[in-house]
Amino acid sequence: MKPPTLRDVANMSGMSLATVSRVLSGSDYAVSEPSRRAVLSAAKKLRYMPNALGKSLKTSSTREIGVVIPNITNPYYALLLQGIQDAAAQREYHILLCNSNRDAGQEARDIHSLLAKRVDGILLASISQSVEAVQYALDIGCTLITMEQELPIRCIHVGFDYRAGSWMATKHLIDKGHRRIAFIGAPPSRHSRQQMLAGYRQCLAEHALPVDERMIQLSETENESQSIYEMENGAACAAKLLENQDRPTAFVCLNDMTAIGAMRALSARGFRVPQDVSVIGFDNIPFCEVCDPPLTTIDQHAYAIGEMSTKLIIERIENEDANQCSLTLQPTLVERRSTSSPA
Amino acid sequence: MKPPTLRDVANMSGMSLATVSRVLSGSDYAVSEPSRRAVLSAAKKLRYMPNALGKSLKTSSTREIGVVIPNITNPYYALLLQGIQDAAAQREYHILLCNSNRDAGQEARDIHSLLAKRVDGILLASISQSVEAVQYALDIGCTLITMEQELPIRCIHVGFDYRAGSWMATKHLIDKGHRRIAFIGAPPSRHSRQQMLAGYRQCLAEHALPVDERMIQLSETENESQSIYEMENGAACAAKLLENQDRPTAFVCLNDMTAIGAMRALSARGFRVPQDVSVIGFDNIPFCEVCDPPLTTIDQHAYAIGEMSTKLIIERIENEDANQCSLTLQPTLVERRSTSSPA
DNA sequence: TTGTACGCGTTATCAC
DNA sequence: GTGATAACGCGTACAA
Repeated sequence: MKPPTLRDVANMSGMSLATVSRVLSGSDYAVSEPSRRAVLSAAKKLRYMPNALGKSLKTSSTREIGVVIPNITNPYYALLLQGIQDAAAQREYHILLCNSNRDAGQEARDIHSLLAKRVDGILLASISQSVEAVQYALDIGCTLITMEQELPIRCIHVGFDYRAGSWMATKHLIDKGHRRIAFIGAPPSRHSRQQMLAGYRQCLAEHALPVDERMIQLSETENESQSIYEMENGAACAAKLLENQDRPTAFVCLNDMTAIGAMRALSARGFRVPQDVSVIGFDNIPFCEVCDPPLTTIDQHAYAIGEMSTKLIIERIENEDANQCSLTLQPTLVERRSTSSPA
Repeated sequence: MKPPTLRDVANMSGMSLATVSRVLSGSDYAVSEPSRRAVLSAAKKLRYMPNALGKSLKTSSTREIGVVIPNITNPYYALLLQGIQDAAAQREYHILLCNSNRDAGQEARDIHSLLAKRVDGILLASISQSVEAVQYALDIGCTLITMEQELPIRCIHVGFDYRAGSWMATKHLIDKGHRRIAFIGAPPSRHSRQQMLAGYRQCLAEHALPVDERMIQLSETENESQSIYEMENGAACAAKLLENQDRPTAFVCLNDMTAIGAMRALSARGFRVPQDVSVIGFDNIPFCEVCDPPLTTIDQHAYAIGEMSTKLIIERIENEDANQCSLTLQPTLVERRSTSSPA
């Protein structure tokens, strides 16, 4: 019933615990061929499987990486996690997954649990700006990398240039010939959103286009970052913009779901995308290529962020004094069919 | 640098290891109030955090549940995982996540890793029919529950009644007055798909409708269960069906992405959904309420499956001889706007 | 080349 | 009420 231990293998093979361990743990310690075979055969017979707890306790290494993200249901985080998983699996690390559910308290508790489990490292996509738990992790020598959202603390960070992203989106529309370009979003409560708004403004300014504040439509309330709410918000904001006297000919959207909502509102009112109004999203979730029309968007490289973060943290775990640096991924424009020149 | 241990707390507080453990592990063993306070204050000062490895080694309980699923990027599994997470968090269990990437070998390796880590239980959404690894897990006394796909082995299982699901979908269309109802899908290589086809056939038969084999369109090749392929397949199958002399007035689809692809093909050819052709999906992924028109579908209760499996496995872990049973969730029809009576 | 013995951090059993 | 001490399963320094 209970899994066999090293001792069981030792007894069965007639070898000592030490010898058995040396063979089975893949140590390069010299063991005679007959002994080795005896051990191996006994192990196989017993279907021996090393107990990672004992091993970890001894070596203080778990080959586990703790991951804290707000919500796997969000396709952005699903992609991020996929990147993490793939990179981790390749190096034979395992993932201890925590879902903060956008709750700062839960996030802090998760970090503590992970530390208690002595994970080798923590990958954190934080939704709070509170640093306590993170600081503690760093203090006791746990390597921790923040992804996406940056924290006011000295710590390796793999981020994304939101400002450049919305700048690029705006530029794309300007290049197509648009002049009345609206921005649809949510309150600038997060740093990333402030950056996006800034990038939009900057790009207009650089092209000597006036920033009309009525062209900036943000939801009053924080939407729950649930697809359905984001979409409804996109629709609502678009609807308002269409009431304007000189309505915009193009929308820059906070994210893809918002853009899809906007497109829905547009077509419901008889506007065609992109002939009448161009729409550009932000994220590049898998659904973009599948909506109608396929959505032009800014790729946030969620998968790459997960992948790079993981490679970075493993590097750091295995080589304490590798020189490490934060990095910021740059956006990419993915042009599909929701944008074109204005009529 | 290294986290403090029980011994550190003992030294600082002047108490013995035993006493410290009794206080800090929340044992109900009697400890005098002064001692308790001394321990607590020392622990706080040192920011003591119990080492779960030591604890687990001693108690042979990790409060970890291993989860093996094919692919988190798939919204169905994302939802399943969310259900698992929520239920686990509520009971303070943690999730060790493995992504089999639809690779049977990887799946077996994952199970072995999880066993080595001495997880308290394993939740498996298998893609293979190979039983070896699962059998081993069961042999050494690890509680394991299979979700979705059933395995040829005696083992607790939380499943879904696929046959009833497609029966229900077909019935819905018949009730609306449809008589020429097509089925769009993929090869019946998996048990669930065979069941779906059977449900469709059975329902037609029960209503004295002939089963026209030309009305059953399956992709020749196994599509990779990637959204984009499923959608293309849906579109391709729909296109073929529309060439028929007496084309169908309604489609039952293998899953939601296939249905969306079918709708796309329909509208590209000038057919309106649902006025000209009704379409019903299967899964109820979040995107259904967001497509155009919102997709009528069969809810597979992915979240509930995850949630129930987790509750079940925790029950089993904590109460060895609780009497346990497998269970099969029943489908629910979610009527939106992609189905109506034929013209 | 092999074996003995200790320690990783914890809980639990037994004396006192 | 408290404190030694023996496990849990493993790796490894040291002795043989």
